[in-house]
Amino acid sequence: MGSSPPGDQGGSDGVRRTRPVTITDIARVTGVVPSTVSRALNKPGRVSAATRDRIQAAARELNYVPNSQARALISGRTGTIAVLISDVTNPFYFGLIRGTQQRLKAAGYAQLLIDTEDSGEHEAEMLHKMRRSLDGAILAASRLPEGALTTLAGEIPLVAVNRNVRGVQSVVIDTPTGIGLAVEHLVNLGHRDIVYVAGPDTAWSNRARWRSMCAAGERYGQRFRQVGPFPRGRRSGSAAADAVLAAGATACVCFNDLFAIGMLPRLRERGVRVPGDLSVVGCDDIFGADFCHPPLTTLTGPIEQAGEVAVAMLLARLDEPGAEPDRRTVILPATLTVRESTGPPPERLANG
Amino acid sequence: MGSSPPGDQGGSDGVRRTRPVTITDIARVTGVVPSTVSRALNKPGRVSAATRDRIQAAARELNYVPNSQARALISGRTGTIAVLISDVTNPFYFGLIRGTQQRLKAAGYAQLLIDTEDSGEHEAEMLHKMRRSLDGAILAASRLPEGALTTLAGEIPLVAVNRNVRGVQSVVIDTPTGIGLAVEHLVNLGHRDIVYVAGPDTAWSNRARWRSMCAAGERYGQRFRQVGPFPRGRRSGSAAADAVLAAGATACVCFNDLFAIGMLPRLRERGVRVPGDLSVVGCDDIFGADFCHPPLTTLTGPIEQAGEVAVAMLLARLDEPGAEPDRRTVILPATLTVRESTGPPPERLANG
DNA sequence: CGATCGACGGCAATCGTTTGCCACGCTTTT
DNA sequence: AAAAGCGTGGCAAACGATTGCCGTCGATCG
Repeated sequence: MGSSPPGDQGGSDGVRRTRPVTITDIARVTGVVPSTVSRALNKPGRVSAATRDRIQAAARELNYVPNSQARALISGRTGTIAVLISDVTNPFYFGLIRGTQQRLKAAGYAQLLIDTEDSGEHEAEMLHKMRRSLDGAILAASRLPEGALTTLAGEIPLVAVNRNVRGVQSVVIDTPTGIGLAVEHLVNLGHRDIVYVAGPDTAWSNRARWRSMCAAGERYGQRFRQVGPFPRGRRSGSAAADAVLAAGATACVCFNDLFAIGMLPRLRERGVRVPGDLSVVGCDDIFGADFCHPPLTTLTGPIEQAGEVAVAMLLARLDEPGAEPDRRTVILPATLTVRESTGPPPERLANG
Repeated sequence: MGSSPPGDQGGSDGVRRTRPVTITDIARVTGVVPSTVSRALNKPGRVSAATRDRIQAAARELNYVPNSQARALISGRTGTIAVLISDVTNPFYFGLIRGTQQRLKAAGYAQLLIDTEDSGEHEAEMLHKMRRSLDGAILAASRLPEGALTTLAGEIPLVAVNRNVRGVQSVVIDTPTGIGLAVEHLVNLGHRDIVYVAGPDTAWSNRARWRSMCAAGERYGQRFRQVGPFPRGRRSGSAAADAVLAAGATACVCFNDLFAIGMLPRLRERGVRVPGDLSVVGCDDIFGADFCHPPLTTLTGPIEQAGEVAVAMLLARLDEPGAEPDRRTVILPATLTVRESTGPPPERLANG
């Protein structure tokens, strides 16, 4: 173990909770006053080398851990950052959480993970209630209306991910441009009739992706249609598949990989070959997109990096409260990863 | 929004942080003393109906949110439960987190997610440092030695998941028995030469699964071999696949689905058909096990329920601190889910 | 040799909330 | 009519750490 064999003075029984060591205990042992202990531990230059060493030794000896509640009461800083996601079970957040976790831990912060269950009200309520216990929050996929978001940003330092709103710092992965790439890819393959499989219309990224798809359509002189919106989650895949087939398209671009992956079994069930009869493009390149059947052509973004950047932005603001929050939005590029779910449309196959 | 339009007194500028409302503010407004406010809000029977209503109205009016730090300082209870997992990017934890999250939120607790990065030292250190900020912790896949775990359980209420250790409450999914089922399934298909693909030997469940596999072997008069151990993560799949092929087995049981899924592309690359040439069994039935190619035969456990039960056990203990911690271990059954990665061994195919 | 300064450590207030105790006034009991 | 009881609200002490201020001491400077 080495680092910290905890709890020496517990004694006989493991169950009885031992009263934690406070600076007062250390003060008593070393014969100084609590404030001196505080200084010896936090601003070592403020006390003489001798007492400092004596106190630090005692602190180590007694296995002292500062009470962050008490500290927070004065300083107002809790050392906790919340990360709000709309659904823990969406693998999209894996990378993000990993990125935030890593950076937060490195900076000595704790990460409070909150599942908002896709509800804006829930989100606002949680954030408002916990604002005293938080130094800041990272909003991944916020469902909040702009106004509420701006207001909240006045209460507590905020960084939004994949959501662009005036007055709130944010980092977005440029999937809209990526969508353009995907459409180009499909058009080059010969597709003309492409539909967008829409996600919940509360999702900012859904609207952004659809807009981008329309724009891409105009570039190629096409008016793309949309099916849905469908509720989040893989289960929507069946309905989405049926809708796409009903629309008679030769290709579809999905709001996210979860939809795309969910469509595949239903398509197989109905005897539709992918990509032979229908090309499918996903979005986000989540865990599973590379090993589903067929592996998914999708938009890959540096999601872990997005988490890291979001934390970095937030912490930078916390560390110098004087500086005005730079309202700059960091945009990270998304690339098209072509796998095996896209190919020429059936007509061209018949012709060729 | 309805529920809580926050921050009224902020005024002109959204950036300036508004000083939060305290009970003292409410006291001043309503003409009582802070302690009365506290009572009006927490033990409504203790004050007269008139003042209670007046105070509660004022609290609502001012949008009061209690400072949990200050409250924790006295009561010692922080309303936060930590959930420790060894790797956020392992989909195995999805269900667990979802289960804990759900139950914790319902009980008004916040969930602090901690990634221990598979390190026991890290785990102990985090837990020890944060013990003052936590009401309890749920250890999913603890890497701690028994002794440290028992000691820690004396410092802070603990519930372990998938780890059975004396003196610590726990809920385990009975994958060992499930392994027996898997072996039976393979033996019935005609397999005799089955290897176990081992995970990190720091993982308690890895050892439990291997023991169970040995026991199953004895029942069928076989001595199964083991390959590995391999480091956690899907990337180990290639090496695992090579090792299994080198061992010349006709079937393998993997420590977890991540290994199994990771093996598949490598096997395909080497021209090994699954299940034609090699049957593969996974464990845990994670996200992706049903849509990889071929879909995985694996052990399915009620992991979300495990999370719920773990929280329930923990909260039950917190609510009645008098009651001795019942050291009972809850065991949840795992079942074998047969998909398409298992079939008869190649010899038998040749004979048939 | 007396004035000035810096180093060091103690004192006490502070953060926001909870809670044991007391006081006051009214009702009920003997 | 005096005593006991109860309902209600105030007072003040906690909880643990931080921090501005002050006093003391020894060293340095003019």
